[in-house]
Amino acid sequence: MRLVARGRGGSRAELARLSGMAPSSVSLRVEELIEAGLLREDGEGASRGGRRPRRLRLHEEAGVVVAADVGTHHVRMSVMDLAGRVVYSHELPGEVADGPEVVTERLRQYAYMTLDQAEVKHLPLLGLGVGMPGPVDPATTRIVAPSRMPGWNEYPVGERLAELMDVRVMVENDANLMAVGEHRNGWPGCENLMAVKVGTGIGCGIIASGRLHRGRGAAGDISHVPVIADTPATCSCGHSDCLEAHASGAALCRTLRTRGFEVEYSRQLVDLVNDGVPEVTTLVRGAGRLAGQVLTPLVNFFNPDVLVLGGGLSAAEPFVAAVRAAIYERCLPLATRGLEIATAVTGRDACMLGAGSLILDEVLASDWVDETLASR
Amino acid sequence: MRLVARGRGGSRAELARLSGMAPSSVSLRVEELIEAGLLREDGEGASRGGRRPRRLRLHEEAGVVVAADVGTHHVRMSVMDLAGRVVYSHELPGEVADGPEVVTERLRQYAYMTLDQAEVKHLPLLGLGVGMPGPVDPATTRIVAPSRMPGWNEYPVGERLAELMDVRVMVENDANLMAVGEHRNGWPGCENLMAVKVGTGIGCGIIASGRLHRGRGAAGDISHVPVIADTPATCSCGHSDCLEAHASGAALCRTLRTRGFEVEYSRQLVDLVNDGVPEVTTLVRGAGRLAGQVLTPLVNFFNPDVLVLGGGLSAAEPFVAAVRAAIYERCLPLATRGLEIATAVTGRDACMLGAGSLILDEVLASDWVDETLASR
DNA sequence: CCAGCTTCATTCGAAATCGAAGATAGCGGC
DNA sequence: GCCGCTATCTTCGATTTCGAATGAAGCTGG
Repeated sequence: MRLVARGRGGSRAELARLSGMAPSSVSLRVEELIEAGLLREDGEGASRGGRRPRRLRLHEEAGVVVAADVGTHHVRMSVMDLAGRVVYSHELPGEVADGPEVVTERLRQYAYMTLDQAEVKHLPLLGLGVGMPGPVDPATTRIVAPSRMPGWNEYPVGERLAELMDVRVMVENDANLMAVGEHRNGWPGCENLMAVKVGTGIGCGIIASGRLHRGRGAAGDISHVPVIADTPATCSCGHSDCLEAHASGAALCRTLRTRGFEVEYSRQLVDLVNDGVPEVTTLVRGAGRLAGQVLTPLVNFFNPDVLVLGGGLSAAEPFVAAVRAAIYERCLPLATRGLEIATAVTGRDACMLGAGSLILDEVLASDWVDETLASR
Repeated sequence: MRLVARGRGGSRAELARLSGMAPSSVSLRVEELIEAGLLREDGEGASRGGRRPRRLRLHEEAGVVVAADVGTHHVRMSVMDLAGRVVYSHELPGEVADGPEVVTERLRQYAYMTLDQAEVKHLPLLGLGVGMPGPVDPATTRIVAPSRMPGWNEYPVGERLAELMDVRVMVENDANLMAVGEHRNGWPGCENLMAVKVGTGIGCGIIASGRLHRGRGAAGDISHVPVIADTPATCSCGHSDCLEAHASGAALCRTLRTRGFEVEYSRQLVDLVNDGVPEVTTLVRGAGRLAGQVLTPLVNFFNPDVLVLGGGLSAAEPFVAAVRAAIYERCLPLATRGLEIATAVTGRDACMLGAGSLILDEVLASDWVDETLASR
């Protein structure tokens, strides 16, 4: 099931190769799963010189999951089928600063609303995946020590939502989800990937050996690395000259407001850059240079196949160019040889798609599969 | 076999738990392996409230491997049994700068000499694991772009040794091996570990999710990260103010020689520190501070359970103290919470033990096991 | 000292898995 | 259009693995 879900096992023969099981055993299992309504055949694939494979896919009527990306000022939400295909998706308003009680209740309402609009009320809801703009302890699904989320510390988002909606819930940091989303949807076969999200805040998700690297739960924090900047700035963490205090969307907006611009959101920054306002472009390019300065040692150290740039600021071409330049200038040839530096293939959907992928993994590894098999 | 070799499966019941197989199946397999002379029973373990487990271990007469740690100025070599226990070990002279032809031939002679002295000539030699002080392409077992190993670029060490000695050969970078050695021998159960080796050069090995992280082959390079230092220094890589140009044993020795000290090796540096020579102590402490400065963002990013300090300079207490101080001062609480910073548990043997572990993994995963089983 | 509990290891019939051979099906060259 | 090649999928007997029950051995506490 997992292999088919990840799009890696498209036929019985391929499943046999990937799983290491005998073709005969795979056929038997697949037969069972088809009878239980979990898998279905989906026409024939291209021949590789012999008989054409009979493509397999997860049955889209078997159930759905809801994936949500909670941003600082909005919520992006979608319904996905078991294969991770987006059935319906939209963006809704909502400030994360409204606090945990309000936001969890809002998520519940949004979820049912989204299911309604997706016209899948007759299918079982198997799980909910949520991305949050702050550190999440994967063990407890609690938010820990968030910098831009007052009132959220130690709040058990996952448990609350599971109670409210009576479904399996997965909660994860948004940068981590972006990494997962890009890895699954944009870079098949890539083993090691870094995804840097520069929006209101700055975060980084890490895929090591094809799996999300969480470390002790806080991995990927790059926002409080000291940078060499022209002007001093104090960060919310108490230290001075953190990357986040200089190069985040929030920091840039703050700077521009002192100069008389009316900017509130990162998106407005990008608009100003696209309008060709020189002062803003210079500022954004500077932010990119600082981000590159921080990323250089990390790229040398981690030596990824792909570096994905996402989040609001990645839509500004000067920002991306400055990051690229900084990395190619100072990284070792051995580290940049074959390194891809790209903006998010799935754009603003990356986090949401990642949330869907992870909750689908959980659902497909859960008892639900066995129970469904047994009940038919 | 692998589980027993790693010391994780000490009894049939434990193997069943760890492997997920049924106890009965495990018993059958173990019986076979014992009959083939690969495993043996080793008395009884401590009771956990019920019947005492019958301890299992790899049969020490089944074969041996040779593990070598090629340093800049010496070679450390040992004979290990299948369980990774060191049967015999010693340090021999030899400059890596003598070039690849000389060194490979020397390694061959040393290996046979070591086997002789270990008195295991009657046991089959199953593999040779070699650590080199430079980057190794794991796919081809070639040295790539080494900085302190003139003449070694693209030299196929592994292939040459395999030809010369007609055994399976594994070649890996020394810092990577240190990480493996410490992980297997000092930190059981630890998932994520960084091992920093500061000797003549500077390197870092990474264990992610319990496995050696190689990235695209060059992961763990921290030596060419720019640092903020008092005096300028140009590195062999062409950039200025690399960590290696300021804090490596070679760099410190160079500085001290300009000040009239007669120092050639890192070991002499440590002697001077232990003798309480203030000028040297200050220099070494400064090197530690710079290393800490570079490691701080990496610890935030990777968020390991353990940071191991090894290599010659780690024997100097002021160096270690300075690294610790720098990391605790500037790292996020979330990253240092529960972080262990320790000097190598296995000391100067770490790389050699890691080389043994990796070649043993290869041997135990190879056809040799099946062939031995079939032939009895 | 013995009953009750726990853990470790083996036995043996039931069930799952394998693997070799065969059936199915398309490609490509002559 | 036919034959050989390749690849996919299925069939079916042989083998492996499972799992529940059983035996083995030791701890605990009255």
